[in-house]
Amino acid sequence: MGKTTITAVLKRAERLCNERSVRLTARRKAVLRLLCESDRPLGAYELLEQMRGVIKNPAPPTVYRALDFLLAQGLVHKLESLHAFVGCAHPEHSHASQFLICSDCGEVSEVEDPAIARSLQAAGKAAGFQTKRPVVELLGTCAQCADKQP
Amino acid sequence: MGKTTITAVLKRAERLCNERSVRLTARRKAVLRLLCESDRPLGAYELLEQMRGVIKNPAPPTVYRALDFLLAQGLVHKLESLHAFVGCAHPEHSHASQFLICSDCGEVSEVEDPAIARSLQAAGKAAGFQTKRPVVELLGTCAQCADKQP
DNA sequence: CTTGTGACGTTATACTGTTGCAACATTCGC
DNA sequence: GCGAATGTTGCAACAGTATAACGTCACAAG
Repeated sequence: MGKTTITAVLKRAERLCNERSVRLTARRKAVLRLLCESDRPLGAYELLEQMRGVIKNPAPPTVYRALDFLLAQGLVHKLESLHAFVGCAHPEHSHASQFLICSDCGEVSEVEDPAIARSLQAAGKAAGFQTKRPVVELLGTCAQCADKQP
Repeated sequence: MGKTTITAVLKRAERLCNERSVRLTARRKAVLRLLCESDRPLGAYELLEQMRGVIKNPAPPTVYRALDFLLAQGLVHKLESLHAFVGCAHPEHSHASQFLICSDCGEVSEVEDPAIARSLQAAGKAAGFQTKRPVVELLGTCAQCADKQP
């Protein structure tokens, strides 16, 4: 995420949390910032390592609690297939995003495809199923890596 | 899975492995059978426990290796959001299935919705992305549980 | 025969995530 | 202000998930 984008996202996060009357504390903000600054998903223990530079003596619950909060507020996403987390670039929208995950370079791009959302919703409805959290992660090869290895 | 279905699935698994010249050994078959017999997804360590009744002294690698094999052959699926595994009811088809996972009762149903597959494929293509393994898991409430709690 | 390959045993360890309790802070009603 | 209720954090231990490393064995190809 670009530097200006990061500050924008953090500002938006603050505003959202104010509106919702929940507290974006220093620890939580630090985790969000670290995720935004990273160009790839970070595991909880990677975050933990990087937190050492920010707060004094972080333990696993420190980062997991912050992540729980940020997930609940839709400010970050969890990539189930990687056991890792990414900052959400557009936290205002719905929570129906999908992820393209390149197994070669580790690049992850978040997309919000209405056609996918529609088809998922239709399938759920057909089965009488109420979807609370859709997990859609496409593992494969991104365009750049596909070019490199023909 | 019903009893007759299980034997059918196991037979098909044997045939498939023969065709592919890979070996469906006793351990692998045992894991596949346990997964098919279960009415819900099983974690690796649950499988490990149940393996004690089948082979002598199973260790984690025993079950993980069997699972790796079965996954590679498309005979079982991994549910990333649950860290659990299920037997595949129709291993002949494509590997583009989706899962409806009820958070209340734990029931999981596997569906193969062509509309979803198409929309995923289209989204990947638009981004120049080659999907190798799609992970689509809808977490929510199944019809029965929704009825119980209005 | 011997050599290569795949399957398996065994031990240990790494990685991921949670529980439980005490201390502290913040908010809100009074 | 004061106190209770609620939410946040520190801390220690632990539970659950997955892999590494290395040796052995069986079997089939050369």
